Amino acid sequence: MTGQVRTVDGRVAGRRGQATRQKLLDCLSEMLSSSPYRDVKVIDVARKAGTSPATFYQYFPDVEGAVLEIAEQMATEGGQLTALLEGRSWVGKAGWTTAQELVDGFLEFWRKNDAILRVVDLGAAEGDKRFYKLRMKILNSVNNSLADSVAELQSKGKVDKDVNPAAVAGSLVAMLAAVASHQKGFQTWGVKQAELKPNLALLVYLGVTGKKPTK
Amino acid sequence: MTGQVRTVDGRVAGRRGQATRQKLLDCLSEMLSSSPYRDVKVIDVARKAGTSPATFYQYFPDVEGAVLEIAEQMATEGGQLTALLEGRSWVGKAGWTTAQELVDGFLEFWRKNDAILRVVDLGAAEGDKRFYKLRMKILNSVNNSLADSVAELQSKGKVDKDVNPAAVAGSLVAMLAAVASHQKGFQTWGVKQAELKPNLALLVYLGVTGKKPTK
DNA sequence: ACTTGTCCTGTCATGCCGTCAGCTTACCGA
DNA sequence: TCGGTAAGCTGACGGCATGACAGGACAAGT
Repeated sequence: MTGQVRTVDGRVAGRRGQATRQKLLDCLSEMLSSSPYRDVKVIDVARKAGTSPATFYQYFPDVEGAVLEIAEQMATEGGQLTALLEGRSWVGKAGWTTAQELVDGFLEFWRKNDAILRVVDLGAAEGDKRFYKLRMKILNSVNNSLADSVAELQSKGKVDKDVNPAAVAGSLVAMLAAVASHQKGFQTWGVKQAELKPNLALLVYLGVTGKKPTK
Repeated sequence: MTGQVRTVDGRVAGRRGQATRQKLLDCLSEMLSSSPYRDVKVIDVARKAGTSPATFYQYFPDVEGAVLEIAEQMATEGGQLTALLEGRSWVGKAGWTTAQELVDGFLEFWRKNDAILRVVDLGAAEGDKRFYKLRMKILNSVNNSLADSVAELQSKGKVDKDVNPAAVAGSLVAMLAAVASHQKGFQTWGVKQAELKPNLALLVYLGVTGKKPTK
């Protein structure tokens, strides 16, 4: 699965090549954090990496191609998000803890990768299948786990029959992602970061179980 | 308040000028629906409008400036969203209807303006204050109404004291916006449009009132 | 030192950006 | 009817990013 890294013209990249390639990715990543996606130019990335634009095009077809690469790396890291839900209970006090830790872990992951996640989100919303699949890959682990939890509670009769587990799980995950993207925005509404988390956890808990948490 | 429309170099625009200006906006709007924001070029917009790039720059400082203009128009229309909540009740069956109609109206508005809203969302997430204010302007009406509703229920003791109305309202609105942006995405999770709405309404109702709806 | 294959860059054609001077068109008062 | 004035538009241009190529620099093994 770890296919050799190749240049655009088909050569296999050696140690040095991979290093510059990675440096370009790092610099691009950094630029995405500091300037609008639309204004990121190949020449700037190359300059920042202490190399020439031609070198950039040796490793990536275009900016978008490089972004996909970064996003791919992040997506595999994002698999860790599954751990936030694996084997967790949604019953009683434990359930409330699960909700809290899910929110915590999710926001943290988003905060760490916000620049690249913004671009992935945009690409997906614009209908680009590659970005779309990537977004799925990141969210799927959390989404599936949540949907399973809801379905299980439903089979035990603890959740109404007419609830669609996938729809609820997807909506909750979308909420987490959206809130994470606009964390700063909440400050203008007079909501502090610390207050936000428990309220988000409450919404998640309510959505999954259908009732108020026992704290 | 209806200040005269002016060109970049300060002249007041007459009938013909305003028509061209509007045509440029319309074409840009259309282009945003059909191609990625990053790839929208001034020259393409101008060609589509049957004019020259120089004309574009007579009315707008750059693409972003024109986008802001379109978004501004949309934001004022978005004031209608307030109507979805004004004077509505969150108690009993009426509450469930309120939730349903809110979801319906919100999704419809987003579907209609998805292209421009994507760009506004990106701009806001990237920290651009102008886009950020615009996003607020659109969401504020809904957000404030929701927050008020929660606060009112809270004062009557129907909602826990430790709930932060602004945080809950903001999160729910963010959820609605996010789900609307990625409506197509839910199909891949096997969720149909028609199934999505009631489940969203359920989450909204749960979030606002803290208990299951009586249908 | 020589060979081999990787790695980088100088350079170039192309195309978009953003600006300006200058031409055309519409309006208006005399 | 006739200028005069301001609005409206565009051709053309310097500047810069893009993307392709060929050839030179470099490291590693012999």
